[in-house]
Amino acid sequence: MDSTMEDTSLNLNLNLNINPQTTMMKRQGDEELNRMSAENKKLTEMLCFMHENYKSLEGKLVDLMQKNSENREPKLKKRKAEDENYGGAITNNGNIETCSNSDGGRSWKRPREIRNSVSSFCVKTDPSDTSLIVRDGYQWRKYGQKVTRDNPSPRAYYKCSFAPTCTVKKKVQRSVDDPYLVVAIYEGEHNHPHPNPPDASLGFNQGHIIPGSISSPNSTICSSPSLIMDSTQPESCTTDAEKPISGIDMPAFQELLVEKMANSLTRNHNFTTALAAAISTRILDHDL
DNA sequence: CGAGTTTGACCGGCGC
DNA sequence: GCGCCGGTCAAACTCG
Repeated sequence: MDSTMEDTSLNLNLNLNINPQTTMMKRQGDEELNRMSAENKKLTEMLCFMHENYKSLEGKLVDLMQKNSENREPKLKKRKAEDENYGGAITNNGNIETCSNSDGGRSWKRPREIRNSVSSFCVKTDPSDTSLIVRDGYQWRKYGQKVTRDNPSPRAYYKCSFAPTCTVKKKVQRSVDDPYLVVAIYEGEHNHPHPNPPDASLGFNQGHIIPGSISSPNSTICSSPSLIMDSTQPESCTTDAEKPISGIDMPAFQELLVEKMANSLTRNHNFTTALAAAISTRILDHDL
């Protein structure tokens, strides 16, 4: 590597001695570098500004959600167990409770309210697509469909059929607020390897997977389109107010943001050309 | 013919 | 206790 660099600078030096226009090129390179530095500074400022905006909006949203939950307290009492789980306040610690034999009907089959791990995804799809299929690479078997009260679009119920012992379930329903969004709620964790990982570049459904933590299936908060993020909420005893908003992991979010920016910059031909020119100028500078 | 889907019925939790 | 509602079951059906 070092020897290659030396060779390059040697060649550039030779060119410098031969080409009388090099000084002009150097000046142009410097100008380009300065321009790029200024642009970089501007972008950094914009990023800071956006981050500040995001922070303030996040605060406002938390306030709003707290107010809403206070206002709707009587309603939230209904379906208590469900709301606790969907709201992220999962206190189940993953323990499977045995059901009482004294219960009649089908209760011997499976305890109803087992949700040791709940996560959700928003998938951007065509509103005309009524299939409610979220391609996440796993194998699912549909066992039911139901129209719920607060959403005119039906909710589909799936069980993982890849392994007979796998008890993971998912519910898929189109968002009532945004017909372009399909909300997939996963319950439980797979006890088998991923059979067929999805193409992350396409998203699960050739759409955009948007992370969303939920307080109810129909109030999914989505952000940062095109980002693929696992919003799995581990066992937690925190309340909604204490939880980080939308289940977004900030370091991971920033990492993804940097990755995105790096990707778009490397794809930009003008940028790479300018960068190459700037670097070669610097090397020239150094050798002089 | 087997695997997956559809759909009406049923069950249990919860609020009133 | 009753009614509403979400979740699940299972027979019938579809499809490859």
